[in-house]
Amino acid sequence: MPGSPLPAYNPRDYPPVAVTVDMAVFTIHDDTLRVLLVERGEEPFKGAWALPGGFVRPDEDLNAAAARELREETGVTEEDAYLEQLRSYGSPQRDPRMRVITVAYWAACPNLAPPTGGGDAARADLVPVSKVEDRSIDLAFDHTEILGDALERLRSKMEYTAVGARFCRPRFTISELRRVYEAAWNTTLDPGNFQRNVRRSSSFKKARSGHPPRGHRVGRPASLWSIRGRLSSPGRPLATRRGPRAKNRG
Amino acid sequence: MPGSPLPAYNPRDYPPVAVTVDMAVFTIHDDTLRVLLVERGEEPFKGAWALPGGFVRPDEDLNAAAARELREETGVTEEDAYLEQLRSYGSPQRDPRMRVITVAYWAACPNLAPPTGGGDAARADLVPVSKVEDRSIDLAFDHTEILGDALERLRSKMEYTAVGARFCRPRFTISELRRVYEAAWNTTLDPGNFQRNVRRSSSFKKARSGHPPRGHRVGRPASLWSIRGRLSSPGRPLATRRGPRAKNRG
DNA sequence: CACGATTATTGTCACACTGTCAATAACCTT
DNA sequence: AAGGTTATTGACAGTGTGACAATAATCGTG
Repeated sequence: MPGSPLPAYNPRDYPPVAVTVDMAVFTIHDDTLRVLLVERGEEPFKGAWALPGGFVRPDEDLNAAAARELREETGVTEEDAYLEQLRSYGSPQRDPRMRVITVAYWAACPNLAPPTGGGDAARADLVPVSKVEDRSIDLAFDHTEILGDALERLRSKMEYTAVGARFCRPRFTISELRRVYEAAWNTTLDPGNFQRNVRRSSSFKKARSGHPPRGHRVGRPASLWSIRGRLSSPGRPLATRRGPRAKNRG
Repeated sequence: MPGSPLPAYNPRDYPPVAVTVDMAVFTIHDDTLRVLLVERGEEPFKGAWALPGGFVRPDEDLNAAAARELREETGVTEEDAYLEQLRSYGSPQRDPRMRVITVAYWAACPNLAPPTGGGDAARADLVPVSKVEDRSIDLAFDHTEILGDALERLRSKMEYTAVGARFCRPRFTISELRRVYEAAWNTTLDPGNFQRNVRRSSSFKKARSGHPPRGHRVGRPASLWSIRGRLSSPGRPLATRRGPRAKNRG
C-alpha cells in the first residue's frame, strides 16, 4: 500500500480530459442495415467518415447528451428511437489533440430518411454497415472499433429482446419485422417459423384494426402488430442467429 | 498524416471533468456471492461503504486503470481474474465536489481472501451482495446502482458464457462450478442435468490427471475440469436462470 | 470387511421447442 | 377466372430440457 496521501480533488492537479459522446445510429433502408456517418470537416481525419458525436455539456447527463446528439443529427426524438449506452473508449492516443474519453451510444431508428447531403454543410449519409465491416470504408479515430462493438451488441440484443421492432413504425407486419432481422443478421429466415415465434411471444400484440399501409402491395394482406410493453425479452428468441448465409432461396 | 496544424482543443474552454474507474470485484466465499467494498475515509459519504476505485492516470488506458485498481485492491492480476467494462456513469450531481464521470468495471475473482481489515488502514471487506440488494447496506454515491447493473450483467453473462468458471481455480470439479451458479443465481440446480450440460459443452475439457484437492471430502471423488479456450460461449446455457428459489430439496 | 452416508455420474422418459417443408388463404394483375 | 405473390397454418421428425431414478466410488464406523 502506498503511504502517499490521497491526492486532493483539485482539477488542476489532473491533466485536462475531455468527455464526448459518440453515436452509432442504425436504421434499415432498402432492406439494408445502415449507420449514420458524417464527414469530418477538420483535422485530424479531415474528409474521413466518422460517427456523429460531440462534447458532453457541463451539467448534462450522459444519456441526455446522447439524446441531444441524436436529435441534432437526425431530428429523431428519444421517444421514437431506442437509445442505449454501449461502453466507453479512452485509449490515451485515440485523439491526437488531447486526452478524450468518449462514451459510445447506439440507437435503433425507424426508417430514417437519407440525409440528402446538402451543399457545403457537413456531409452526412446512411452507409450500409457492410461497407465498414468489409473495410471498404475506414472510419476516423477508433470509430471502426466502436461501430464493430455496437453492431455486435445490436445483433446480439436482437436475439433475446424485441429491440428489432424499434426499427419498424409503431405498427408493423410480421414480415416487416422479419426483414429487419434478415437485414441486420444478413441472413434468411423461414417465414413460417418467424411468424410462429412472434405470435407466441408475449412481447408483441396484434393491433385491433389491422390494415397494412397503402401502397403497391402484392399477396395476402398481413395483420398489424405492435410492441406490447416497453422492450421486454420475447421469452424465447424470435430466431436464432447464424452465420451470414447466401440470400437465395427456391 | 497531414502537416497542417491541429486545431487546438483548449482545455480551458471546457469545465473541469474528472474521470475515474470504479470496480465491482466479485468472488464466491462461503457459497455466497460477495463483492469487495471499502469504507470511505473522507467526506462525502465518510464511513459509508463504496466500490473501490480511483482516477484514471494521464496516459493510462481505461482497461489498464481498471486492472491496476484490481491489483492494488486485491493483489489479483488481470491474468487470474475476468475483467470487463460495464458502462459509464456521469450524472452531473453524482459527486458533490465536482463533475466526475466514472467508468465502471466488474471482475470475477477465484476465491478471494477476505481482506482481514487491518488496523486503521482503509477498511475493506467481502460483503454478500444480498446485503446491498436487500438494502441492508446503502453504498456511497451511485454505487448501489452501479453494483446492481454489474450484478445483472454478471448473472446474465453466466447464462451464455463460461464466465462462471472464472470464480473457480484453474482446475475445478463440476460440482464446484455448479455451486458457483447456485450462489450467483441464488437458486438450486439439478446436479445431473448440470453435469450433462458441462460435459456436452465445448467450453470445458476434462483435466488429464484428475484428482480433487485434498481435504475432508466425502462421497465419490469428482473429475477435474478446466476452461478450454479463452472464454467462449458454451453453445447452450449450462443452466437456465430462474427466480430465486428456496434452497431446500427433498 | 459389510454397512450406511454422501457425492459423482449415467440413464430414462415425457414433453416442449425447432427447423423443414407442405398446404391453404387472401389479394393483385392480367 | 387464372396465375403470381405473400401471409398463415399445419404436419413431422429430431433434439434439448427438466424431473427423477439407478449405479458408482469413497469415507467412517462397527
